[in-house]
Amino acid sequence: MVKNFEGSRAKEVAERAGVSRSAVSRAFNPDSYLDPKKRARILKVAGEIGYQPNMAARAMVSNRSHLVAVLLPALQHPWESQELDVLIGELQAIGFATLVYKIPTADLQIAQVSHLRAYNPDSVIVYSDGLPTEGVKSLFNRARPIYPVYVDADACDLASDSNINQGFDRLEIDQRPGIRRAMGMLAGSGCKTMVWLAGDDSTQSNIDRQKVVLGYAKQYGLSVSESIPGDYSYERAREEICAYFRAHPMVDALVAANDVSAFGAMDALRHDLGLKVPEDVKVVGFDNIRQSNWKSYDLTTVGMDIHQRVRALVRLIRSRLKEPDAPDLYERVETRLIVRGTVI
Amino acid sequence: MVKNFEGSRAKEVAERAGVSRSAVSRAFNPDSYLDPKKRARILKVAGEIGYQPNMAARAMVSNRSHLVAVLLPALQHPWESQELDVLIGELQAIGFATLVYKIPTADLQIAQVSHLRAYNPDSVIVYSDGLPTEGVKSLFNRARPIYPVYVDADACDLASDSNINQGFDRLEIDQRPGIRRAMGMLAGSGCKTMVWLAGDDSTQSNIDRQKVVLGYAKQYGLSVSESIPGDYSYERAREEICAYFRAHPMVDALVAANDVSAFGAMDALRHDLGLKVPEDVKVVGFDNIRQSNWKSYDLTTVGMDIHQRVRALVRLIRSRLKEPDAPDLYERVETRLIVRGTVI
DNA sequence: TTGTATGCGTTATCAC
DNA sequence: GTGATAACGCATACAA
Repeated sequence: MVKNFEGSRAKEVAERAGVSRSAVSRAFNPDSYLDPKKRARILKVAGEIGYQPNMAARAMVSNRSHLVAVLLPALQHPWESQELDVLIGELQAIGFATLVYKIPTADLQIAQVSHLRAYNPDSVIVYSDGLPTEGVKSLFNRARPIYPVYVDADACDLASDSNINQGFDRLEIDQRPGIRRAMGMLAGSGCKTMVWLAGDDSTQSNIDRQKVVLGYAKQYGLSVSESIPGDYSYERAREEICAYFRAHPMVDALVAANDVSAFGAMDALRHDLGLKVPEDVKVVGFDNIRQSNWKSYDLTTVGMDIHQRVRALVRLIRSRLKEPDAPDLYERVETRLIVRGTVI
Repeated sequence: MVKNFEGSRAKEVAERAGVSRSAVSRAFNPDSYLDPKKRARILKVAGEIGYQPNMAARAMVSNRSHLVAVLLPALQHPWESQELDVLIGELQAIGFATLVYKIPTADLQIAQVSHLRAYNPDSVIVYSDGLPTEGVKSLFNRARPIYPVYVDADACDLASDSNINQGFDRLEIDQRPGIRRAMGMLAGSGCKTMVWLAGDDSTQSNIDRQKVVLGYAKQYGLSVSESIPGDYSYERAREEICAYFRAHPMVDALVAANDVSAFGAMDALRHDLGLKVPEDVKVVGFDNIRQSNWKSYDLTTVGMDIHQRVRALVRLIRSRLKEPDAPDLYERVETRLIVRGTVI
């Protein structure tokens, strides 16, 4: 048989502590009955010889892997990595390990990541946008995926809507407060003509942001001609803005689908086109990544409280594990406007 | 007994394909003997009913978890997240899942992450700096940790040195080529007085970078007075540079321990102190993160080929798994200078 | 409250 | 090349 690996000594703890192996097991499961003094002794012995219950064995018998999978389009994007940073910290604090998978938005090859299924995670958070729902579900045995989704109606509408019981739990993001304030601010500082720099148009997040932005822009009397295509990247934003502003010099407000493309736009305006931000053109982004606070950009942006988001996600995970058969769960968070130097 | 979870159907595949369960197992292990036609039939059936061998069971008996753990000080740092992005992609392409743990540099509470041990990863990459070696080792049963380390001597020196057989494998980074070129370039463009903006001084990477930078600076005739304290962060860099340059206006070259603090320094110089970069002060950073290419910074920096690094790490992982008892392994990569607009 | 016995799903061993 | 069978380390139902 395969040689025992050095770290597995369930019965060694039992022998040293003078108890049965089941007592050792119980010592590590807070819900089990065990004499507190005996538990303390066992844990002490375990600590001394560095014993930890093997997670694979534990997962097999209890059907709990203590693994949370996170599906991201790309880890190097500042927003994703900044949320993941907080999320991983919270999860490991409550005893979960995080399995990170990179699944580029547009071209998920389910087969390429099918082994994710083999790890049987307790929960999954899907940041990758534009993935086929059924494809994602086929990646998991028990875990019900959690999706961040944008909503632009009230909670009561949703609850009575087709949105319930789609087979996944949701972190619902109400974008309206932040966007409304942004549009109001642009209009209030005298902007007349606004343009929307889009994100990847295969993503729902781009569609939803655009819809709400254009709606409030109209409401505040901003003239919006057309949308500039983009893909959330700095490089594409810079190129597109160069081309667009050479043809449309009268635009005096720009709203970008994320902060990174707002930076690309600002660099195009300032360094390629010789325009001043915010004097000539005011700029608003989305996400409130840390870089938005860097003085060279100092970007006004629509963002969320990342800790609030993560706490909501963790609540969703724990609730779902407690009640695997409950109907779709959801938590709601709101955006707000973080005012910095790009709208005066 | 615990209810079987829906996705575990080892024998179901066997029955449908008309073979034994051993055959199913062999079908999924390329090294096992099995009639190719039979294997194909089994894999086809498995695909149809969405069967994947359960990793927990597999790990228990084969002592291979197909898990790679990565220990990072913080995920939101651009450099870490950009390398992790590539690393995760490569690992999942060869059938490994990545377990990401956040372990802040200075204050590892081993107890807080001791459950990492329970997952029994096949390999571990330690980016967190300044962690006690013994503490890290105690987190793993079989895996031998891989550390990125800086070297400033030749390979032959190292091999005969005490560096061998310390119980961990190494990605050795020779910083000299990039740093030498950077110092040569600063001296060549007429700089006289250079200053070093340090990173977190509890980290080995800061100590090593500083040593090599100051060595080459001296060699190229640059006058280096003292070091400015820092912690790799934008905010601290900006503060410290403001204070320092108000007291030392004659400095005409600045080398920062990483790109992010170089950005903080540049913003201090330009926006707080009214100096011009590169006309008044030339700036060099470390890491070559994507943000260094953003036009507002356009930073000259000492970096590495991230794909080359990741390939080397993957080679280390695979070699170690093939020969668990081999002496310390190492791979070597070099830095180079990426010249952009901050040194003319 | 505690110990004993069983089974989780897979791979490795050993006969065939 | 193939199938039966014994582990792997643990949690739990059940008996005590």
